[in-house]
Amino acid sequence: MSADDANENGGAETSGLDFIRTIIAEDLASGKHDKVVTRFPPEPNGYLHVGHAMAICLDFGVAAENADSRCHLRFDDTNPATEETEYVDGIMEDVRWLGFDWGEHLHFTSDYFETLHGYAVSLIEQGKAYVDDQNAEEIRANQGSLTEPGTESPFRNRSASENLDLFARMRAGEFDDGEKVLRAKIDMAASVVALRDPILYRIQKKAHHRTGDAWCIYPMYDFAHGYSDALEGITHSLCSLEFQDHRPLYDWFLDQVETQSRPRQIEFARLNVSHTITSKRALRRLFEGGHVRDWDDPRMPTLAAMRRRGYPPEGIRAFCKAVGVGKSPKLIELANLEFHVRQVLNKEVPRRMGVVDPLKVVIENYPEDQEEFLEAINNPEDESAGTREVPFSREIYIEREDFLEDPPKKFFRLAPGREVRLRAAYFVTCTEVIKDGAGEVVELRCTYDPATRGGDSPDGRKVKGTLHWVSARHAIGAEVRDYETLFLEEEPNLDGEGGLDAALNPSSLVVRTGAKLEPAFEDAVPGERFQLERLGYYCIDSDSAPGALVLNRTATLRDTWAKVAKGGGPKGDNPSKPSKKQNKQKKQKKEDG
RNA sequence: UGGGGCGUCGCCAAAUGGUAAGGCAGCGGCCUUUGGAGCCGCCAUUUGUAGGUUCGAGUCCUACCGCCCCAGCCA
Repeated sequence: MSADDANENGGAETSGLDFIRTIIAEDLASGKHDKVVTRFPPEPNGYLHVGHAMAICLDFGVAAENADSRCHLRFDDTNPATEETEYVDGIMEDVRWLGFDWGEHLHFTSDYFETLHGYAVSLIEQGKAYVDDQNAEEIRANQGSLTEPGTESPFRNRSASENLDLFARMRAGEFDDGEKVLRAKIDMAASVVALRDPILYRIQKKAHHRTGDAWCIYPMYDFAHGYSDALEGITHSLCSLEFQDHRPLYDWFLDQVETQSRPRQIEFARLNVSHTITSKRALRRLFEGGHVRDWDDPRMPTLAAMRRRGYPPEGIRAFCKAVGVGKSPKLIELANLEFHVRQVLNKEVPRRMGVVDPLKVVIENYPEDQEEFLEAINNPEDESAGTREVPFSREIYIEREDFLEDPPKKFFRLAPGREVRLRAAYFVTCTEVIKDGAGEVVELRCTYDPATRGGDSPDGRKVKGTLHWVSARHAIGAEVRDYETLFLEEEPNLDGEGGLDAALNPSSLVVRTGAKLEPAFEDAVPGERFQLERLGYYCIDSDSAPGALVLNRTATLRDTWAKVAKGGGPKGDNPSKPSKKQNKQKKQKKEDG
């Protein structure tokens, strides 16, 4: 849809659009704007996470959807105490990886320091800002409370010339950190706390990652943000809900000086995903407490971690799109994110075989010195992915959990006397179980049916189970890292009983050092993604070294057997499985309660 | 007890006064050389609650209830 189309009916076609896109469509239709300019404004003091992904998709998405529009990447770098170039680089990499491009429009709030300073001077000249000598505690004490108004600073009514002089001396470095601040003169009795004479500038004698020692006074967010938006010609300044209270302030600043454009702030609910946390403080605790290995530990909710884990950016974008934009608080189930990740991976990623917990199988009627190459389909979802050759020989590995000596009813895998299919290979029948002194199964003996080469029986004999396998002689050893959620609860409480330790999932990382992979993995490089058939999607980790592959499990496959097995107890039957009718009754009961 | 926001299925979400879309999850079935994928079906007599207006209300009005955010010289 274009703005022109919308104009023809005198209004915008907004059905199905979220509230922000509706506002934008209307602004375009009414002629208030002829293009959309948005910005994504991260502070370079940490890594981007899932929550940011949704803001990025919104900011850049809305620009991409409209003609002549654009989205700026602006680093909101007004606090040298916490900001570093390392984060600037990381954030740029993450945004690019997610699939967005800011073109020429890479900006920094620090680029506007001189202009911003000019606006502050103008406020002082107008009598709308003053230098306050109170210290931090005094300012806090005079701020009032949520229900009581604040009290005015004794320095509130200094003359403009005195304020100008003081502010100049602040800039010149004559005062120490915290000795003086510049405040707006608004209303100490405002019910919106943000309006009670907010601080515009504070003294911080610290080097800034871009401006170095040029400044020792730095602007605060509220003062800097709207002006930066105006300076860049931002039309719609999208931010999260917690800034809603600040909107009157955003507008107030813009009202006080002449700017070349008038941006509008619109707030939306930030995105949260179950079983994870995204606060910078919590992320830092995980990292510094050694609970994760790094900022891009695949269990982290950071984009860097998701990249390392193997999440495709298209999947994350699809997820954000599906979740939508609104103002009601969102806590999205992880399953929803995983669905979109799997959906992309299923279509795009080549299949391979690998055994994560190997059990040796000897095929007794297969000649000792023989080997052959069997053709296997690379991706049943994508014919163009072609086929590959997989070596087969007398000794193979199968997954330990694919064999049970005393199988429950619906267990379609290997058991004594039972015949199964080896994927892309042959039917095999288990003839003997070999155990060690402790009674643990250490090896299986099988026979194969040469007539079933490729996996079909000429006599039409059916087999229920298909197992993945790897030829022992040809196998590549690897380390496989299986991940579960970092936290046990949907909404982890790091400060509850037992603290962080109690909130963490003890099996968030399971390392399998003895995995065996088919030789097609020979040339695999870090970042490459595969599906290990019947197990899940995996990505080659950056910890890999030549001859020492490390695989991250991106996501498991949907596993209906796991559900049956779990729900039905050790024998796999589930007599208490509720019928549809019972389900309905259950639901009814719930509603009544 | 100040101010700002939000309440439609387990989780998201559409519906703009005309008789509750869709996705995820779940459940049943079909199909299957991945217990994957795919396909089919089921899953809100009702929108936080109570009143009211209207021929008609998730949408309008009133009152109440619940949840989130705000008292950094952070953003």
